[in-house]
Amino acid sequence: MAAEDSRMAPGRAAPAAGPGLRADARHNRNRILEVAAELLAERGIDVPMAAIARNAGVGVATLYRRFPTRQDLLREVFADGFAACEAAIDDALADSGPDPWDAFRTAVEQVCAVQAGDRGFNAAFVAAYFQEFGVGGELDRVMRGLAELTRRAKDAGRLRADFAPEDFTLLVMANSGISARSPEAARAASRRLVAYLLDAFRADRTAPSEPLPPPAPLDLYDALRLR
Amino acid sequence: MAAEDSRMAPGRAAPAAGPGLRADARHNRNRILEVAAELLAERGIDVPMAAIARNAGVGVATLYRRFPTRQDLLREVFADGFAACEAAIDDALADSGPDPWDAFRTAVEQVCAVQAGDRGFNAAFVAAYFQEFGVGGELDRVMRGLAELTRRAKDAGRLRADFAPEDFTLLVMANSGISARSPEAARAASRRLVAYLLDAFRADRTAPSEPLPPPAPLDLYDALRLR
DNA sequence: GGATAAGTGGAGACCCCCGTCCGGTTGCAC
DNA sequence: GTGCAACCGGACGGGGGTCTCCACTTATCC
Repeated sequence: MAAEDSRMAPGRAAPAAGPGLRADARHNRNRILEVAAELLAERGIDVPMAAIARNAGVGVATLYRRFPTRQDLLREVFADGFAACEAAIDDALADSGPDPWDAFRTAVEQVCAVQAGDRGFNAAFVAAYFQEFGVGGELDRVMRGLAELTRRAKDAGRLRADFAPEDFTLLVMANSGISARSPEAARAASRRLVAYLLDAFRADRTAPSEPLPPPAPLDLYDALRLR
Repeated sequence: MAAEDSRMAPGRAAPAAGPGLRADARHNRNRILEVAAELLAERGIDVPMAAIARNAGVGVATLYRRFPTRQDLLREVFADGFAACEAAIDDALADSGPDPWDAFRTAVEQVCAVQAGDRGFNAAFVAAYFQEFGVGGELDRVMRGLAELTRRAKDAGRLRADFAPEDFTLLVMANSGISARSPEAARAASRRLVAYLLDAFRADRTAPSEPLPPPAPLDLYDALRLR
């Protein structure tokens, strides 16, 4: 169920690419992608195909005609997120500022922000990590980029020496655990978590650290009426 | 679906408590709990009732006779985990050593270790946080204990001043994101994550920090063949 | 404006899961 | 050993998910 994902030849099972469609069909396709992105971001990766179809104002059959399998739809919807991550990495790699730590920090912050803002993409991102999603390539580039940024930051003595490549995995997974009722709360919580971790990753612990982003109410602490 | 969970009177829907059962029934009940704990820990909270029954060598009906609803089974299976968390907190609260930071750190480490070692309990723990699980009481005590430990550590100037109560939520959720193919890998990864975060929570950043637990191979980094 | 291929949506086949029903089985007291 | 209440497990109803089939509609080309 995860092996033969590499048949990319547009021969037969091609998901009916963008143009070449009739005007109404193209409109429906766009609407589906739009609605799917929204629902997946808010409700997570388990939102049913029927719900997407209903919200897009089309029948299930139309949905499946454009995207033969659920996986195809997800891949297309989440492509933007993966692209955003790649862009963040590329920017950081191109950053030729005096301090490699800045590039490292910014890249980590941006990737984690993309991940935290979208429940569905979050799941896809982690699944891709575990090779359970047909996107390997993009993630590979992201990870290689992070590895290079790591090297630079370490060489400059700004990243602690015992930082391991596996720690990116740790970061991604920890960040994936953040979710809240509202995407805004999740994003805020993720920002604070990432700030804490970046603070722990720094080599020069004596230097004052930047102020933390404020804690987001996680919709639950109040409920626990603890304070 | 979450309101009337307080009917605890053993009048009618009582889940047929321990003794008083026929010998074979009691044996089956224990076997079910044993198998359920194991499967839930390894495969996560979504393991089907039928799988538990099959592995326990009983029919589904027997399972449902002992535990009228899935929730009842989960509650009983995870009771141990919640108890372990409470015990860790109580120990830490009773610790009258010279440095409140030790108690704080140990409590956090132990609770996170319990959480990380069991995929099912992990989910239950987070769900309990969100009040989506009928166990509120235990968690409440845990959180109140952590709040007290926080106060002591802050008063002693060992915990950074901008540490917020919400940061426990952050910690729990971040830790919940850690999962790997094997429970051992997950536990190791969690240890390292918690060490990083505790390092970030400390007030005195100039003091040398303890060495990090070694990174666990997360069964995926190799696959990404990055190094 | 009419022919036609492309497009459409609802019904339903198939599968998996939770929880129940009921006829057969078995531990246990006597 | 025997009787019976307790116990057992497979079959089944209900619900929800993915994906397919097919009779009907509509954009588009001339």
